[in-house]
Amino acid sequence: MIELMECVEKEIKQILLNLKINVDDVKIVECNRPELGQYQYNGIMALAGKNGYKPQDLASIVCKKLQECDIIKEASVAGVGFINITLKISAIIQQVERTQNEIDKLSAPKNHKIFIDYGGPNVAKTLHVGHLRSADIGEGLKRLARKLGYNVISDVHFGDWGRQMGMVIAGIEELMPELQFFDPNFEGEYPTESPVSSEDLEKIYPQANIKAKEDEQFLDKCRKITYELQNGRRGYVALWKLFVAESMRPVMKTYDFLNVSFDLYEGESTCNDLIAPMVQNLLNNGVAHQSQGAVVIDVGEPQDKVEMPPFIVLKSDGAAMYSTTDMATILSRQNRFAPNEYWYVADNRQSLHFMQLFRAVKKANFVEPNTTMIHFAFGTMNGKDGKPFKTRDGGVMGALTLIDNVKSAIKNKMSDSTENSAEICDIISSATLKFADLSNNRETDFIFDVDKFCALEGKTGPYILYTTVRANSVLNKADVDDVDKYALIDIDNSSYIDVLLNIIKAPIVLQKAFEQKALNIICDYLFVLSNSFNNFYSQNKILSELDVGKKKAYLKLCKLVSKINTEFLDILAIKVPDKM
RNA sequence: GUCCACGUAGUUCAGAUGGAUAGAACGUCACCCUCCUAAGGUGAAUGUCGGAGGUUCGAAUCCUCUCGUGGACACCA
Repeated sequence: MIELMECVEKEIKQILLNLKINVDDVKIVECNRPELGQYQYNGIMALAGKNGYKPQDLASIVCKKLQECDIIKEASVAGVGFINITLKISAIIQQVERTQNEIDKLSAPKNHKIFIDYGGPNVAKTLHVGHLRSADIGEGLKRLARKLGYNVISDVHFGDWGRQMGMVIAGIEELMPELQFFDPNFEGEYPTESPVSSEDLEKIYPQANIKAKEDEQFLDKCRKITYELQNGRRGYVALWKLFVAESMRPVMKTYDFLNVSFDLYEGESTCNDLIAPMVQNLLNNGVAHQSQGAVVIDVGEPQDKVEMPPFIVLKSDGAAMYSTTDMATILSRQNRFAPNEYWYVADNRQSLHFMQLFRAVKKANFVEPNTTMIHFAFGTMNGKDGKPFKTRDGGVMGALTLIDNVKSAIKNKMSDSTENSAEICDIISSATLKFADLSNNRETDFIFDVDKFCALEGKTGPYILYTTVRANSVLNKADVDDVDKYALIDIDNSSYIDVLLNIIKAPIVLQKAFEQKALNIICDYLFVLSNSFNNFYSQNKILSELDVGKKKAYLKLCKLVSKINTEFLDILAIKVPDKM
């Protein structure tokens, strides 16, 4: 991947082969003891015994040979046979100059289509902190895949169908039974304004939900309304359209703040027309069958350790549920896009559902057998008690509340005199939240700590932005327009070399992040690179440097760091402000 | 009950394919702005990697057992 490292690896391999030692894969890694070298090779210990050498002896033979290589400044043996390698500065500089080329090579267009489904906001429910994860991770994965040349299509997949819609309609009817939407005999034009606001909806739905749990009759009514809505009852459809649109307004505002956008803004309802024929087909060709009044597909496989419950295509009351719409949605996507891969970003409690869904659509031949289907599960955000995060008054914390918390923390820190301060405050707030969310990207649950999400110092979004803005500020003050042509030169300056060594890692980071679908790898890298730059910055004067060659090299360094930071932040959907 | 995931400084988290003295950040303490953005830099202290065995030159990482936490287990999403 990185030509410079490959050169060293080839060199080591050749030396070993000359000693009649067979080895398939030589890998050098960053040295974990920087005072001893920049890179290390750990393979000697395993090879020595098999080939009749003492590890230290073999290591020193290899080192002696490596010493002759023209890109290596020093190679030495340490401990039981570790080889530590320090490269010549000139070789590092050459590699920095190849780096953009290597990134371009990685980004070459690939004839490979990926469909990604993330966000998943629900109508009539306010976005909570968990929705931020799906949005941030999904958006990041989408951009990462695009950066690497994949053709990616994204869909927000609104939760706008299913029983909750029946509940909302029933809830509205409780409050305003006189509305024309509920009159089955009404034949005129329905109003075009939603009778309820998004704030109303956020109250109506939970109330209806509670009532349905206590009142069997009301629950039946919700079921009936859901069924009638799905079968096109005029008044319900008209009302549903209005409150769905109303409900989406605050959601879109939040996505806008997070710099998240989609190619398709479809919902569970989009595929409604496909459901009836789909179910009929599944029954006709024997993929699905009736069971306890419902239509199901058996998705168990012989290797399952436990019996897998059947996949429900249609509930016993005939209504569609999320599994129905998910399946029909794939049919629709397949007809229009036929992607090579399907990605779903949803929390890990839905793992079983997706496993069933993937098996069901393959069994039904909706997708090719070799279509990759992945559920990117993420952990839930828990409170300090290890249980799903609640606010002090017991509710789930809304995304907007969290956003407001961050904004006010930033505002306090900013000087009032800054121009466009509101806009800059938004950019920094968004970066703060997103970086905090993405830097612990493991699929495990994690403790949600408001203070940590609002932190402005240390390994945070503002730190990376600050570094970038700082480098840009130096470049602006230097007031030159051909920095790209400036040459890096051989300067014996450890903070300068550290930055260069970090720059050449960029392509490897992209590749590794994509392979593992792990955005925290990008966050880590941004922090390490920024940290090395800040160290360099504090130890060297750039603008007042008298040696012209050095000054140009330092300016070039600023430019490179700024460029990588900006590009990698863009993968995370984080913008860089002009100043802060 | 069955299956899955996880357990790493006071706290929140990194540690893919086994490597040297287990890393950051926050918090604590001590330094650094007449000078390019101090939202910054440097240094110090802090750990039986949940526990017990095993595999090997070498284990936070692989295997077995055990304790603890969270989640899922057909008509909610």
